[in-house]
Amino acid sequence: MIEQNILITVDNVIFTIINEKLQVLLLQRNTEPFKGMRTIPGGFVQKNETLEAAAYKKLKEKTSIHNIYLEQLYTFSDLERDPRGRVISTTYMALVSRENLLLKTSTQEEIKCFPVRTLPKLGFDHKAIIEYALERLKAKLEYTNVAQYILPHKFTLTQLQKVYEIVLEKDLDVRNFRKKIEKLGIIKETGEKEIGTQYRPARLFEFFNKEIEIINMI
Amino acid sequence: MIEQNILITVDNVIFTIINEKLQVLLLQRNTEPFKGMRTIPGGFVQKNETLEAAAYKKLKEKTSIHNIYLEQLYTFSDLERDPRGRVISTTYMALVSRENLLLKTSTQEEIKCFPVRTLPKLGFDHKAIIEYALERLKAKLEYTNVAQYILPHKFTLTQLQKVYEIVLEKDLDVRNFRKKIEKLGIIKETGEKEIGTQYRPARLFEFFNKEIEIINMI
DNA sequence: GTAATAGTGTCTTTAAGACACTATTAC
DNA sequence: GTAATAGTGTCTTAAAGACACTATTAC
Repeated sequence: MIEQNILITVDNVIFTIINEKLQVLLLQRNTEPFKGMRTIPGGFVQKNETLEAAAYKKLKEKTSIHNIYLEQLYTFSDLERDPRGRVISTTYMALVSRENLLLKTSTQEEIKCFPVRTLPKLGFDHKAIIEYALERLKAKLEYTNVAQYILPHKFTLTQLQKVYEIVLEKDLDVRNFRKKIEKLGIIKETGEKEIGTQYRPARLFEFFNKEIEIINMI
Repeated sequence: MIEQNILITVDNVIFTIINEKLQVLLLQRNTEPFKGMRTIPGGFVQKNETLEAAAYKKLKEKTSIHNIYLEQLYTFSDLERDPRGRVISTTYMALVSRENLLLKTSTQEEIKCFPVRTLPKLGFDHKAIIEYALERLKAKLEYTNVAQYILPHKFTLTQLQKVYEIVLEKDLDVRNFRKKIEKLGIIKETGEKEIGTQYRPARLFEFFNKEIEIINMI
């Protein structure tokens, strides 16, 4: 066959909510190009693995992630996107609850989450990739049950509403939100309540279905 | 850098409506593998072109296409998808009106449109790619003004409604459809009417905006 | 009892859906 | 006038949105 000399990578935009903010996991580069800047985790695809398998592998190299949602976003192919040569990148969005995102400490690279609305300086075209991912996340929250992957397995109605308010950057009416969720019939009471709260503990709920469903949520 | 030996192609799912059916442009393969089967048009990406540029180039190799809509769909990377070696493919969906789709005659390969609901035997994973594209098209019709790219520049309300009925495979109420479209304010009368019809000629409309807008259409 | 969040219902407005007849044109 | 498609309005039903107070708990 032909000689093409194009390299392919995968890059992961990993979203979670920490301190009531939507955050993205970033590494600090300690080599050129873009030394000192931050990047999303990624790397080259091996010849004997699918893009999705490569994306999972890269996730696990930097984090210990359980119960994660992963979805392909877009393949970026600008000629100048990597100064080292012709590299196209297929990007993935990962959603994970704070509890399930355990950063591996590394002497090599600093790994840290940053609020997506106040990102530090990013290498390559990773700013554009994160912006693309954010748009996808907002859309998916509106028409699927994917919010469950940003929440703990058992969550309160307030927590669920907060996911929407934080990601969509708009306040929702408590009564209307709960009325809508109840009518959708996608979550059930666990019978348990929060513990260790300072004030009245809320009921804990869980989703009926872990599969992604197309539902008009908002 | 590294030696990867993965090749990258683009493949285009080109949709149009002919004879009140949603159709896809297919080529007949005259070499192995999948000799005699049909495939969607595509080919290898050059080192100095983006994926999108490659997709446009492949479109123009087989057709003369004006006023086309092109959108990246998904990157397919199964290990066994091409028996000749490791090839990943970034796929695109193209929408074009029948008037603007002019097939180039070729002695090499037969080029023909087939109804998407009764496809012939397809090579590679192209059946899965077309199915993916069809789902995307249905979704985009519902929440954008992209239908205009399947229509002539000037079209009747009946033609617009037919695009929806044919792609979504469901009948719509004439009055409710027109009420909705009117309220959206996305099209305007041209002042012209159909000519050469056997019966009462309908008014011709055009879209205000050629850019893709997010609108709840249906 | 105080502080703080959890939890609940009604009314209004807007959008969606069901439904059938008249208008215009070519022939 | 006939054949065929174009074009139009009302009523009903469902969903979305605005809005404020009581309940429960830890301390």
